[in-house]
Amino acid sequence: MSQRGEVKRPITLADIAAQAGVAPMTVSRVLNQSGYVHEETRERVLRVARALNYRRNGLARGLKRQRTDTVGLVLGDIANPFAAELARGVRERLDEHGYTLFICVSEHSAKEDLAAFDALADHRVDGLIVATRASKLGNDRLAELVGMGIPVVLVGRDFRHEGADLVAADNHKGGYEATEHLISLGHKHIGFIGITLTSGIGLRRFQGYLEALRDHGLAVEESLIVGGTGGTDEQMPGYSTESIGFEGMRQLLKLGRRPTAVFARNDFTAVGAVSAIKEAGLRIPEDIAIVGYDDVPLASHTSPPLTTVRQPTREQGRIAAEFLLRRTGSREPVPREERILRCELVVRESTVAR
Amino acid sequence: MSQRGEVKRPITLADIAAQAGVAPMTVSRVLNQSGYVHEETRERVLRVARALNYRRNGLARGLKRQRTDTVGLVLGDIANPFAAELARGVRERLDEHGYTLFICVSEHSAKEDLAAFDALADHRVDGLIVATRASKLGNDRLAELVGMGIPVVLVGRDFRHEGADLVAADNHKGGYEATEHLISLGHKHIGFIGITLTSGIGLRRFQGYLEALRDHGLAVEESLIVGGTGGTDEQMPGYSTESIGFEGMRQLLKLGRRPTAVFARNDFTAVGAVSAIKEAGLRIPEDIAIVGYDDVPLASHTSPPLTTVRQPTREQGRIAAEFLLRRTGSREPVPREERILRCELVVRESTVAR
DNA sequence: TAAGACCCTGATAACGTTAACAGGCGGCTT
DNA sequence: AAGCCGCCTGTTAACGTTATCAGGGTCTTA
Repeated sequence: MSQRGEVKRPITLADIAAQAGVAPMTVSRVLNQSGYVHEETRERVLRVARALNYRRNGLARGLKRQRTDTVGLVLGDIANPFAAELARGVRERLDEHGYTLFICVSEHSAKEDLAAFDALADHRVDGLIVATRASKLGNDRLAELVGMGIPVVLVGRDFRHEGADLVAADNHKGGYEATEHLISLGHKHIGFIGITLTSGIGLRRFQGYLEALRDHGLAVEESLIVGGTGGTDEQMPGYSTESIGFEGMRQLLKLGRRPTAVFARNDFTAVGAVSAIKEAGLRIPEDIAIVGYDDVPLASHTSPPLTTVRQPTREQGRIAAEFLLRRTGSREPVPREERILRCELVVRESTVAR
Repeated sequence: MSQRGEVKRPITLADIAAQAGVAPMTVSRVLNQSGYVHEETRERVLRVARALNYRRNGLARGLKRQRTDTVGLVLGDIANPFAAELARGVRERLDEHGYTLFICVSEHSAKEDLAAFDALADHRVDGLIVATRASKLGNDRLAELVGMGIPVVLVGRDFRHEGADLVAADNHKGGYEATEHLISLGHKHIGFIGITLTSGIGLRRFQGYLEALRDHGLAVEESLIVGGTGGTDEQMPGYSTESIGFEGMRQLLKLGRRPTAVFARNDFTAVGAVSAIKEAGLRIPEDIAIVGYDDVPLASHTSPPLTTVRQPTREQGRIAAEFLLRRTGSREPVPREERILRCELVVRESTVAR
């Protein structure tokens, strides 16, 4: 009855061709601006295409052309400024070259990582930028994809592969400098909040912390090291957050001899720690000094403003994109590149009273 | 010479078929677990497939099947917790139904919005969830896509279309309640920070503010309304940030009669305002009370903890996904649905001293 | 013994696009 | 006059997959 609705078949090149009185190939030429087409024909085709509301089929196109002008970006988490800035940097470069960016989120789960890799690979993205936490499963699958000839760039990932480029910030050095900064202010009991054993990045910062202590002849006190550990390969813990900082700091404050300074694994953790310190009625930096990491926008608006370590995030995205373009651009195998960027200590009032 | 590298042709069903001594169709049946296949054959095929490291071609598959099991999510911005939670909610539901989510970011630019819509539509996603700020260009293009039969769900978008479902939070009411809360505390001079004319969401919150003032017989003082205005259709301003809150509050503090309370358009803006208030040596909430919006994780860790309005973000994502599944699931036209979710005032110490 | 149901496999023809080739026309050069 | 080049268009055959139909075998049931 009301079943008037014949199934709306999408418009194809052939439909346009028929209506414009040309061959499909001519329509293709018009739409892709390739090869010669008489001006008059061109206009007629365009008119028909617009009238029919034509939308090209990227699947068929990609299948035939063996490329999709598409790049996949896999993020572990979307909520943090790092991810956003990274994506921005990537897009900035890719746009210039006509690539579209598809982002997949894995929520810091190795299984979801695989799913994202697979989905993007299946849909034949021309390249893959991966900025999730490393895991055995993930690394293996990535190696497979690299083996299949898919260009892969790793960002801040604790995994090296001979066929994939790598961009990262020097988290080790950053952690070292943050800690050294506290030492230079005279601190001798320096805590660390946010230790995780599964996160490459957090681990590096922690190692920088350890090395700085060692280099300056300070003892490592295990009780001063707290934070969300644990997490299996299957289910990794999320990005270190305010609550981890808050709980971690509370734990440190309970100690007989509490630290006079704390290095938090990232700014959110630091903010949580600040909150706990205030709750205890202590002053920053007089009673306890604190350093964060990442220099998120928020960091300069806490009270007191947060001393932190800035990493060139957008730049990492740009470079990742460039590494990728290098690979998509050539049929020859491309030699592997690796770039480790410097971090920069930003001193604010959470360590040095104004 | 060293030109040994014959181009690595990707493995296809036909390759597997040849090596396993069956027809491609049989391989397809094995890999998709559809139809009958003898157990022995199945195992042989699977063995060969694994040995050759087969990866199916989603383009060809999608082309033939006329669906990709893929959904596109367009976000204006990736950095804020709203986007993250929304995406989480969407994924939560889509995963259950075997859909993959591809996210595109438009950086709050109408032009990029179009690019994202087009890219996703071209790649034949089975549906589209759009959570960017509304714009003339964007709305028109969306209408086009809806017309072509692509399922579209709008989230928190100030645009209605008869063919697209809508999910949103009741920002008007939220703004109203936030303001009413301040009024009930006795405030008579209430400022608003973060006014924008291009953002539907911000505008609604603002309207709620205005209405609450009016309903309680308070005058609207234009000098108390500040924040990042401007932005054309082409280039919209970004998410309201700490700096807008900071600058806005500074402006308010300069007034002869400064407000005793402030409603900030979102939590980040509120945090910036808090920072400015402290800089001026004033106390919160004694000198100036402040309400934010969104209840980001940070909000409970500022000092003082922030009174704010919580919106059920993940829930919006879930519902959006469900609306979409309703459409992808049926060939018949589906009646439009719209769901406006309640917001909830969360009172903390930035308005009421402990 | 026929009919039917179930199991297993293969051939064929699309899905919508474009690379590659082919051909025709007109004008310019030698 | 022959040859060539630039312009314009069309035909054909893929790209890799799966829906559909078709066929053959075995087993059960009436």
